[in-house]
Amino acid sequence: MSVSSSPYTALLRKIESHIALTTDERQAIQNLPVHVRAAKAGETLLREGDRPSQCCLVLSGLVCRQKIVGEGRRQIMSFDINGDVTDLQSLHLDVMDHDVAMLQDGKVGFLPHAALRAMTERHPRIAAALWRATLIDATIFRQWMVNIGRKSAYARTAHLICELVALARSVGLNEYVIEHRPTQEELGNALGLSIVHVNRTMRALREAGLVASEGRRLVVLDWEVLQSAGEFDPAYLHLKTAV
Amino acid sequence: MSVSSSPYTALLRKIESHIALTTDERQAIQNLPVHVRAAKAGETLLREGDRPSQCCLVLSGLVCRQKIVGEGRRQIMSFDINGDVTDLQSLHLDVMDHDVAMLQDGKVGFLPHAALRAMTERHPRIAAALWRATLIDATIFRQWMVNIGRKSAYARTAHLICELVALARSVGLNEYVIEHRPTQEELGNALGLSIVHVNRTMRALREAGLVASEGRRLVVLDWEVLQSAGEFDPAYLHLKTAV
DNA sequence: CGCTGGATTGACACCATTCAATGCCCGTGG
DNA sequence: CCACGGGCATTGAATGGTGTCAATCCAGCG
Repeated sequence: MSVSSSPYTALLRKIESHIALTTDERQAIQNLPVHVRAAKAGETLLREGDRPSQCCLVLSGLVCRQKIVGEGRRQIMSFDINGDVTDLQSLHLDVMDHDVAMLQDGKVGFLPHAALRAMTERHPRIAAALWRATLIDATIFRQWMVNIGRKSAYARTAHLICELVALARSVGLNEYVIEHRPTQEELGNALGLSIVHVNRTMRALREAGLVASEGRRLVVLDWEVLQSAGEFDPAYLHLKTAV
Repeated sequence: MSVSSSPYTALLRKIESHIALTTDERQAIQNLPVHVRAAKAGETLLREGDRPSQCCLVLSGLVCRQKIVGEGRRQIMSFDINGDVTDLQSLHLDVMDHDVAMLQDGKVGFLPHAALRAMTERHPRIAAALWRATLIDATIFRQWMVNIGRKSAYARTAHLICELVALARSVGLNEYVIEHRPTQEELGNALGLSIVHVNRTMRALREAGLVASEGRRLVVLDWEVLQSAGEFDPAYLHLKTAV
């Protein structure tokens, strides 16, 4: 439950969820320079068009990747939590195609591209693990496309809740709970729904006895039924541990 | 225009669109074992849950990645053409999270994972180029999420047409034309729309003078207006050449 | 205590789906 | 040469899921 004080703990756990590391490799990661700072909700860390020279590691709080489109509309493409590197892609793609923004206060660490590149060249297994992490990102994007394109508001909301719970559990939480859920507006911007309809849908989920709301805590009451309502199968997350 | 006879030509062009290759590296790619075969429209090359031991390179025809969801509904997540490796991800993710299917007759080449892995270990620059290719895949998935989640049927159809034209042009076609377009049903399954509404939307695009249809050929009549209708900015494709 | 961000609700409009037919092109077989 | 069938495109009508607009409510907080 407690968030680790060292930025390396989060990063190591993330990478070790992909491969087992040798002592040498662990050391290489812990030798990475990292600049940690606090960031407040609403802050935009990276903007579409930027050419970052470092990668952004989430240490606490809630971060999202999003695109702004037209008149204030936006699409959120991922929620990133403790241990996620939000823009690993910037290591190989110079220009950002989307924003990275803080949704809730937290801490982020910045890892210089130069140091990361040097490490990946000397440690191809770590490079492969990072590559794998970006591939899992892509599987999640694909899943979201399916949800947004082909499922009802009810099903896709249920699916997103399942995903957030599964990911939170995979980094250490034990309960079927989302401790600091996104706002309904943020959920809408992730699900391709209006805020009003997210509200209606959440109410339906509550009335069906699948979830309960306690302020910013969202509690899953019936994990099995919620999964089937969202047609959720965690295989696409490629987690080592069962959900 | 003419499709190359050698499977290596397509693959080399693809990789060389990311990095300049040394003679040594070119040779390594041309030494890859590849098994070419014809595949007919409707054939499913890979299925969700499969554990492939080779990657699939498109040589001709039209291929898609898709997920089946619930009662016969499906979401197409990409259209793949000459030179695309549809499942590069399977090099690092053992289980397929989606299907790969032929939409139009063509040829595909299969590259064994073992040979690819051996090559990437000895040629880290090629590994980086392939990694980059998967990252661009992800940028396209993100863009599709925005389209499906936040744009009108008209705008997202226009956007998809722009993307298909831009990609076809990037691999050698000169005109603003899609030679073998997907069917309207396939477009619908990619856009998150019903076939009927795709039809109405295509009519609207025709009546607005943006495109014209000649059987399976789709001709863009007004590239500028089509782009603005779809809010299309090719930056996310990370093409070296301008559209 | 008033302010602010978020949640909630109702009424209404509309975009897109569904259902159902029809049309068109083209390859195949009699 | 024509009839037939299949796949795809097209169109109309009715339905409905979701968006929009507009209030109101609520809790936390300075």
